Amino acid sequence: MSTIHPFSEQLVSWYEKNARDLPWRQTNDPYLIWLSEVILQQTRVAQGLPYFEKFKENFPTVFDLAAAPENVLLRHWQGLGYYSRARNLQKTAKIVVEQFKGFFPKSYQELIKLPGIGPYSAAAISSFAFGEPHAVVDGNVFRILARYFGIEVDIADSKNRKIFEKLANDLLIKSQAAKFNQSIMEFGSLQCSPSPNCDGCPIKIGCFAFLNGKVNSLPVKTNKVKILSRFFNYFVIEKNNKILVKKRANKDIWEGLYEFYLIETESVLSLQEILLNDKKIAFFANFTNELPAPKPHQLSHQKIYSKAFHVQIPDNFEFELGGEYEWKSAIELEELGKPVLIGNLITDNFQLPVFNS
DNA sequence: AACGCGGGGAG
DNA sequence: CTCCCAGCGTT
Repeated sequence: MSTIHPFSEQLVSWYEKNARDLPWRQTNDPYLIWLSEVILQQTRVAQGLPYFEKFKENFPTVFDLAAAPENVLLRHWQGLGYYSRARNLQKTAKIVVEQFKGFFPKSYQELIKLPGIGPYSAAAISSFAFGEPHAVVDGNVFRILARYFGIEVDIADSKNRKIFEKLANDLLIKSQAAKFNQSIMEFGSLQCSPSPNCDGCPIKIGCFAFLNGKVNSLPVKTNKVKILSRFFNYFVIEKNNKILVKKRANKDIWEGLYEFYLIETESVLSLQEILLNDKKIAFFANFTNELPAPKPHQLSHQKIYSKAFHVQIPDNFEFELGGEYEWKSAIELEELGKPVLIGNLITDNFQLPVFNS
């Protein structure tokens, strides 16, 4: 069964006339393909593009990436979100260097074993870099196939993924796997977007959703994300022109990124209330000034309400928290990967002496 | 199978 | 506001 479905033919034809000129389409280097695919996971092209250029510039080869300190990688990743991608990026870079002598494995089955490479990325890399016939299934593909072929199952239910994978692989033009995969994703991005441009669509005449007035109800996706509210009280503790920071631990947001001394509470509290249960810095209440409160920070599944305080400890006072806390100068702080919330907090309060030194 | 994980752009 | 983006790893 190697006949080409009209859908596939028209899609590729559309792509050849409408494709954007994106940098990762100008190379067959599996390293750059891989880098771009990881950057683009759950990330819009416009947001990922500058990061791709920056990583390509700073880490031209997989050897450069494998050799970089994790903190440097997280600093470059700052602002892109889903920071486990940056940590897995380096795990895979090291595996490729140490186990494969710097050459990426070529097969889907080998690629998917690497950290940070799942079904989508394995299909993308194996087809784009090596021409292997594996159809990508991402958000675009779910949307296009659900609409065009009238698949009304819940795409949020993982058991339905195989329905789309089967169909996508049946539609795949095996001799042009890379171009077909690029075509379907570009079509989803530019034509069959969440809010689609059906007027200018070249394949609407065959589209189930268009013909049945279901463009706005397909794909079916249940949404059950509940937003957790959290209350972060940050203390920018300064002494001897240095700031106290701590690396965030496992199994919470922003793992591996740096932040200031944090007291998390169950609700919005006053400074006095916050310090009531604190054993370490309550003594310095008289040296503490409240900073303008940062805007609530919205994550996909948490909303962070925060307050910020500046604690100016006199140079001759004894004060050490030890352990996981580190004193950093403004320059050292700049070089650490930080959540956007912390970056904004610094920028918004740039008048602090330590940040001007 | 369900959940946790960022940040931002578009409507 | 809501939706969702070139998804993946953990439990």
